[in-house]
Amino acid sequence: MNSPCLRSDAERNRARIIAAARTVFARDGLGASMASVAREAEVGIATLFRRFPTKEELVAAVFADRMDAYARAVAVALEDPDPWHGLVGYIETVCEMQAADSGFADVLTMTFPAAKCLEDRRREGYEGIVRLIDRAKAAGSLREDFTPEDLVLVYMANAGVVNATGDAAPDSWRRVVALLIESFRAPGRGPLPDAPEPRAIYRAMLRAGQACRGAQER
Amino acid sequence: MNSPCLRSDAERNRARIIAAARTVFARDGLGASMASVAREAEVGIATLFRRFPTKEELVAAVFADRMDAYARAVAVALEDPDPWHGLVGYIETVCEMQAADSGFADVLTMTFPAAKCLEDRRREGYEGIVRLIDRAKAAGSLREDFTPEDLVLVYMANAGVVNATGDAAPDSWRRVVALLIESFRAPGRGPLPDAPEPRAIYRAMLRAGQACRGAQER
DNA sequence: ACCGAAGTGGATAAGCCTTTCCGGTTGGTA
DNA sequence: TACCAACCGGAAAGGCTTATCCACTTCGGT
Repeated sequence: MNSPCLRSDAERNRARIIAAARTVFARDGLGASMASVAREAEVGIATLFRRFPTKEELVAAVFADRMDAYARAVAVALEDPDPWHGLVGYIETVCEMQAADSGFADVLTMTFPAAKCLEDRRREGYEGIVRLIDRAKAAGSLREDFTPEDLVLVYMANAGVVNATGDAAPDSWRRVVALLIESFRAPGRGPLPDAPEPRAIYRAMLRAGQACRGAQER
Repeated sequence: MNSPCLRSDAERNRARIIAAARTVFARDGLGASMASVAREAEVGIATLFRRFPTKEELVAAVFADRMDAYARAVAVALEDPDPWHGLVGYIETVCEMQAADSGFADVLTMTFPAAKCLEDRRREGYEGIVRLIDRAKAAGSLREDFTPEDLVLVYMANAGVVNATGDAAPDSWRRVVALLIESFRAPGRGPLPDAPEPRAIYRAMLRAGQACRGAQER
């Protein structure tokens, strides 16, 4: 993955940049400017762009491991002997990741055009979710009308809460997520409005990403 | 409210601007540029800024009646003989307003620095909410640990869903809101994480507004 | 019909943003 | 030590944004 033949100073700067970007994106979200990342890394702006020719590539490099963790979280949840406990833990884990890292929340809900590799991880996570949900339904813990798209909606809702409350009320998301989880438990108390179609949700996220590209980039 | 002595053409342009801004802000949120509003109104950019010296003033003028409707919705809900039915209707009304108008969602969750008069309406709404909640609790329909801040969190969550799904899955919000409402019903199924303090939520929203003034939004 | 105040719109300022260019500096090999 | 490709950082290009300036036009009272 890493370029094999970087000069030692270049390799050091590359690491500084990644670390700085991790800090800045976590704090300010993907809306943070490249200049602010360079400043945090104590590196010239050109150095940053030589190593990562576009902001998108920097984002991909920074969030590769976060998206790995995201994909792994499903596997962990699937190993839980209690399907309901596994599902709840999974939701809380992902939402906590969103709360702890604004940039990750942006990547997950595609507020920013995501690179291919991150995209793959997200789909991987989605496929795990499907199994997680089936398992919980089979155990009778999860309401029958629950769909994988509902989980995506939870991420979007949580992103809204995390964004709006910031670090002035940093644990607010836990309450909203807890309320939502309560409502997922079988049996449902009544019929729900239709779930969005998977295609529609995916298209919506794509569109948001593109719109953002148009607005922020060039 | 309106300036009393505007020349007829100026008055006409003012109306065109307001109408255009309503359309554009509803579609694109408050992140839409002043230039795009001027274009939609078929008016020069200078004309727009002469009538509304800052974007904030335009927003205030455009959303005055939406915020009136928002404040009125509480009154309507309080007149409902069934407290629970009134509360649910209120939540659905406000969330539908968010879904129908991105700009309104931004104003409500203060993604944008709000003008004084809109601010007043929002506080007015908040005070009504408090009574609405007390009434529903007294009737035994609403869980005892529910707080007014929970309703604010609902708006934030809903804004996240509406923002992310856009018009590719325009009814997704109904499902999330329905799930949340289910979880509000008394008795709660278990203890919840602490609600955020009113002050904290308010400060969080203010901070978000200031940050947005500095940055861009959407 | 005239005339001044009021109104108009395009050019422009000033400030962000991402990305590129270029002259000076340095790592590491011979 | 001496060399040069690789690397560096700041300046600048070109794109957005909000907001202002100024030469020209139009309304509306006389």
